[in-house]
Amino acid sequence: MTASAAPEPPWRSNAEGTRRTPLSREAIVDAAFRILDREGLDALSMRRLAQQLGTGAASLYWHVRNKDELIDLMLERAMGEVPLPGSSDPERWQEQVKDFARASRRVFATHRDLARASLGRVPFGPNLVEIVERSLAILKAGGVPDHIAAYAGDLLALYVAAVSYEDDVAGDGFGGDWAATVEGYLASLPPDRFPLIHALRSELVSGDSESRFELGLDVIVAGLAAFAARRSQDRSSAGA
Amino acid sequence: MTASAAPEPPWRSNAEGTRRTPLSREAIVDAAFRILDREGLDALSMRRLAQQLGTGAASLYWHVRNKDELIDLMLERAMGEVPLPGSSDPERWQEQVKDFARASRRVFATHRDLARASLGRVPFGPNLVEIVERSLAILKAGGVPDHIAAYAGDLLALYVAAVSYEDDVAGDGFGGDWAATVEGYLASLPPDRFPLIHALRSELVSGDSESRFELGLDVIVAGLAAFAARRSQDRSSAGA
DNA sequence: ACCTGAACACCGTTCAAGT
DNA sequence: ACCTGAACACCGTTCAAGT
Repeated sequence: MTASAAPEPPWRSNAEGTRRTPLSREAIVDAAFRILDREGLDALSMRRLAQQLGTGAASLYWHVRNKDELIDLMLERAMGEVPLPGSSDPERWQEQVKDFARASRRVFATHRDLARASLGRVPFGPNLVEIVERSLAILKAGGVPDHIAAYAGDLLALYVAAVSYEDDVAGDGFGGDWAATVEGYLASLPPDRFPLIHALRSELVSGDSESRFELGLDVIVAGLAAFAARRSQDRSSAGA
Repeated sequence: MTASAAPEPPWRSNAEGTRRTPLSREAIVDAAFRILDREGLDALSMRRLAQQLGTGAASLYWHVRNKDELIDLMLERAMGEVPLPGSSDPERWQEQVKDFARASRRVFATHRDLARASLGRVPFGPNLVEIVERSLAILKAGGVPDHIAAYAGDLLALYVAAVSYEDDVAGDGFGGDWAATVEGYLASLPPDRFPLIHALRSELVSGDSESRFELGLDVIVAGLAAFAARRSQDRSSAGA
């Protein structure tokens, strides 16, 4: 049952403290993801990463300018994991936008804390550029005006990253009892001063992150659709 | 012209290294904001903060559980700086929602890096609760259905914080040349493979953060309005 | 009750030196 | 060209001891 003759799988090639592969950007990013995915962003230090690769931290700096650049590299690689949406279909553009946002969220979900690392960065590189091109095609096919379409990608990326961030953090601290704790606090407020909070108390806190994510997606896409509709109205009234 | 007889303004009462005030949560949060506003989140360490207050880091831990709680306290105080919207006016609800988002963004702008510190936290406390109650009133007056209204606050808060985060980061690194650098990269892409990026190249990058913020606000509020319209349609067709 | 110094177990990055 | 050990200047938090 042992397979001592078979080669080690590549993702195990850098067992703690034993380095077989020579250092390279690729190998460093590989190892960084192994730490990130399993232990989260706080565990990802240059020293810990070096240890994982069987070296000292200083060695990493030959291949990578600093930790900031390392995270940019990780982000660029993760962008490559987002499946590109198929060819754009004007009839289904809203669903295509949503599917794409869902796929992005899935990538964030598989790399713990990646969303936190991504916020405030715009990792414009080969992979992101591909994504942007396809997204613009979908939005234009849907009739979203240019200046809105150009910003819609930012808006959706912001939304997906922020929600994913919250998902990561929710997993960390308070278990599932956080919602109950907050709802308890809301329930304790004087109903005469906070009537709406009281009435909507459970809706304010309830719902898995999945359905809350979908709600926001609904709102954003409805907003984009409103602009698309306005444009097509302008068109028909202008006769062009 | 000197005013040596006048008392020191409270915000200067803790000059570096000289402590007049006894330690307290309030004084600690005061000092923390002085560091944050001037030097940003990376400069805000427990040791640096203690030094600002003329003590050692260990002393802070009598008043504050840890750095995490300190940031929660800072956030709660900042929420108190957001001016509450006036009484809700059904005719102007969309503008009221936007004004409120703008006011929140202004608070983030005055406290450097506060947005970064806020992400992933829901600082439910006395000040936030006040804000939530008023926001719900505006949204309900506008006819936004309950389950959407309950999530809309989250969505808007997420958006404002994420944009403010980007504003903070943009101020840090690359000056104003970042947009030009990215646009140059986009321009260098093969036009046949990336026709839309080429066509929208300048729109993708251009615009001050102000007008980009307004665009996203337009989209989100239009989305909320779409749900409000749907509900009023349901109403009139149901005759209730 | 409140504050302190010293210690523990970490960080990112640099730099002279090695091969 | 690539890697290394040691050092610099930091972190958050704890803990026994002081007043």
